[in-house]
Amino acid sequence: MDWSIQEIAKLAGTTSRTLRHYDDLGLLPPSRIGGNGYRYYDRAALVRLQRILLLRELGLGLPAIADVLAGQTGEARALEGHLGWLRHEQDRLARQVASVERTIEALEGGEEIMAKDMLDGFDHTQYREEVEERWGADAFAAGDRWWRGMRDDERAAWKERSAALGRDWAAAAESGVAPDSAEAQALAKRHVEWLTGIPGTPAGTPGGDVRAYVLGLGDMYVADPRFAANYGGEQGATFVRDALTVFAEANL
Amino acid sequence: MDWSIQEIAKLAGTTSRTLRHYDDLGLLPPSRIGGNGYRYYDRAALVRLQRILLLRELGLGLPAIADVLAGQTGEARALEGHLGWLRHEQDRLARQVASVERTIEALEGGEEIMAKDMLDGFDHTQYREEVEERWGADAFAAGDRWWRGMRDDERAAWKERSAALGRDWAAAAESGVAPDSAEAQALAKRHVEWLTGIPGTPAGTPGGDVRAYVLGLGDMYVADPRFAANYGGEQGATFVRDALTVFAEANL
DNA sequence: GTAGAACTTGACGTAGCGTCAAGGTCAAGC
DNA sequence: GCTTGACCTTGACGCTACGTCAAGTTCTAC
Repeated sequence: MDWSIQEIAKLAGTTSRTLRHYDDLGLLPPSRIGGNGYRYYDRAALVRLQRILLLRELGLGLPAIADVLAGQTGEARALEGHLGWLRHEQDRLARQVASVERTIEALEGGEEIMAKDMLDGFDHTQYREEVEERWGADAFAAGDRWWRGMRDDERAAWKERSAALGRDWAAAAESGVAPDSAEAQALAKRHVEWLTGIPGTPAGTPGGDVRAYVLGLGDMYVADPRFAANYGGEQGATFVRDALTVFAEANL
Repeated sequence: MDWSIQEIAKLAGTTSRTLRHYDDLGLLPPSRIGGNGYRYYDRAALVRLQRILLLRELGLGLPAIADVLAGQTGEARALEGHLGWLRHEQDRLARQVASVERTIEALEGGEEIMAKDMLDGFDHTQYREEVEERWGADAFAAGDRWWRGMRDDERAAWKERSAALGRDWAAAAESGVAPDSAEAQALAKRHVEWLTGIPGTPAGTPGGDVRAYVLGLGDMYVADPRFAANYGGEQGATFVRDALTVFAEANL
């Protein structure tokens, strides 16, 4: 007593294409092949198919299912391994959801409000995209809360400090000193200390990877004209990057 | 001022292969192509690339990213649409995790305990695989708790009721009446009422899809010899299925 | 005998690149 | 001017689990 490929597909709730696929993989050969080439399946094949479909619904890949059916791997072991992967996926998804949510929030609510704060030279909100691109919407949100939480005079002081740093960098770059000179390295030290004052960045977060952050920043200064403008243009930014690189490799 | 494909790949933290891929897709054409065919990228391209990589990290597909960059779709709108899909994925994963967990539990703990209950003709625990395959480990666990929670006399009564149903079905099948006859339909009604007594099944769960469940059961009776044996073999099972199908379509 | 349903194998498409393969180009050193 | 090695190019296959034609053969029913 056996069934045609369509019949068994309906019985098991799948398609004939799937059955041919499983045959191609050697996962479920037909119990009999007619002289006309037709595939026929018996009850044993149906039971096997149902196990396959069960495991597949649980998310196992076909090779893993093949191992289980071949007795190579215990069903429970295979499922536990799979469970680990599922949990990783859950974590990844949860992080991604949070990230997307924060990004939407920043896009919808934050942008106009922040735009009002954009004054002259330095305004960190100008760089939302860059910050999020490199260190996540988290970092931006933290930095933004910090910025908006300041009093006006505090903000002004911070801006002046930032602008002074930029001016000093530009001057040093123009003076022709080397990026590894004592003067440039002193500026680099000041720069890193300045960064440490910004919450949400690795430099402003205990345990953050300051070294990688600083190295990344250098590249960003060079790559983006809006940053570069703060340091005397592309040449200035290149100088800053080189000096930061030397500093980071020596001290971080 | 521009960069070679390797240089910009390093700056943005990706690979040259990816950049060629984006070029092929028209997502990020190089800003300049040398006479030798080499691709060169400027700062505008770098900024565009960084937006692409940001959106990609958030999980958007490349076509969706292309829409956003082309101004076809607002960034926030695209991300909100994406968020919906992410949440669906989360739900799906959560269900799958729960399902896998229950299956492992049943595999590890339950099996031997249940085996002791297997007596003569009908024992639902005999059908763990089938039950789980079709209605999930949930259903089996609920059914198993119910079964094990009964007193011995209750279990015996249930078995007798089940056996009587099986005998009556077999007799009806052998008598030659039609599946849509009043006699067969009365049996079908009894059968569905009997099913309603089993918690964990759709029939035993308020709001469950009884109709689909009953139709699926019919096929299973025919497909599986262990079930079929309860109803007078394959012919009996076929009769049961046909009668149940008629009943379900008319009354459920 | 013939139409229509069911079956066969073969092959492309899917998402986003990784990874050879085969060959041209460039900068540096001899 | 030649070699070496690094970097560049355009194909094209591979991966997951099939869906979806396409073209041809076989079965079933009238």
